[in-house]
Amino acid sequence: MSHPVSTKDKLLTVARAMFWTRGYSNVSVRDITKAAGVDAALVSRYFGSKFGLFEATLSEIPEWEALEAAPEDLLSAAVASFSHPYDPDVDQANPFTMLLANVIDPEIGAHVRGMVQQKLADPLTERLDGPNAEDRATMLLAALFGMALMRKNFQLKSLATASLDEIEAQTRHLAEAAIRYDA
Amino acid sequence: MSHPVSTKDKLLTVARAMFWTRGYSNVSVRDITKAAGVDAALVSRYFGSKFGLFEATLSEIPEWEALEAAPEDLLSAAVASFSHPYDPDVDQANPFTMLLANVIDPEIGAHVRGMVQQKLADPLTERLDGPNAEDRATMLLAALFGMALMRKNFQLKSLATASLDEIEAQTRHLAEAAIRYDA
DNA sequence: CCACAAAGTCAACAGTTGTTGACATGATCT
DNA sequence: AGATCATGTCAACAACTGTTGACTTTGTGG
Repeated sequence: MSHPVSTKDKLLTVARAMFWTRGYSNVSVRDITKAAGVDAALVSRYFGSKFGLFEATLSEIPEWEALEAAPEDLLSAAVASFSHPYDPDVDQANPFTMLLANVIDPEIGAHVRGMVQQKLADPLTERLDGPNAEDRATMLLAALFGMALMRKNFQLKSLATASLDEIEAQTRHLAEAAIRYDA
Repeated sequence: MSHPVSTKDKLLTVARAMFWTRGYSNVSVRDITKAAGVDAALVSRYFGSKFGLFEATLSEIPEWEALEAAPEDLLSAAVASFSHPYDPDVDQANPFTMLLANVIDPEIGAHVRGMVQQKLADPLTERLDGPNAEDRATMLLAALFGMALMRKNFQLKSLATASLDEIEAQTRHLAEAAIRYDA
């Protein structure tokens, strides 16, 4: 490593990986600090609270820009997030898994729901334009999240062994059908 | 009420409603027993443990039969489960929400994953038959769960206000595209 | 009525949770 | 050197977790 990584960065990195895959309330402060090799009290010092640490992992998400772009880029970003089947040793953290893992959380579910609407559905509706833009945006997201869910969360056999090309073809097929929808 | 409901049944009813919507580890034994107006110790007595109580809520799911039926029935069952937008006062418990709320749970995620494969994907693959049956079954499930996710979990605007007919039309559109897939 | 078992109550347990405040250490600046 | 301040350590807190065992109450059969 070029520079000695600061404790704050260590916490952020580990917290992001754990919160985004296991879900906020399934990860304890001590889980994070133990994995980061750091004292548990430092979470409160640097981020105010456990919730503050979680918010910090959300403050800068470079992937959002890709997701706010044209539908075609959103598709690529989505498929890229499927690249690995679930493997606890690999960092699976990406916006899709983060949203899926935290919607039902009692403490931050509402927070996450707002992000989906504002960061994904609303921009996408504007891009799609035309009739039924909002409905088609929703259906497109349903297709992308649906495929992500089948592969990463439910870990269905057919997607576990499929190549990235096959997954992309299937996802694209579903996504295009969504966009094509005409009430 | 015709018959005085037994304590065991009270626990089962409340546990099903809470576990299936909030997720297993987001619900405590005391949450359930307080809502059921029952002592917390009775969970251990009647079901052995918290996990035993959860398993009991899974032991008899009449909805499975509908889900194992032909794709057309699966679609109906899926759409029926979207009938209400999220409302904490209404019992939202159904197999779709149960699976979505519990996949990422550290204690029972694996259990739930197996159910999706065996109770949904495998039977559906057999029904669909033909080429790419397994892929098409997965894509169909992605479409159904995706729409459920958008409405019940993410609570997107366009689905919150949509009529049941509109939701069904959109879901059907996506589902038919999934079945039509040809590698 | 009496004995026995089922049903329910209550307090307590050991473990984990997030968070705090007192303390020690180390570097920086005057 | 001495003061200052960021950084890290440690023990402890109150609240909550699932679960247990001892107890009382209720109901049933002989």
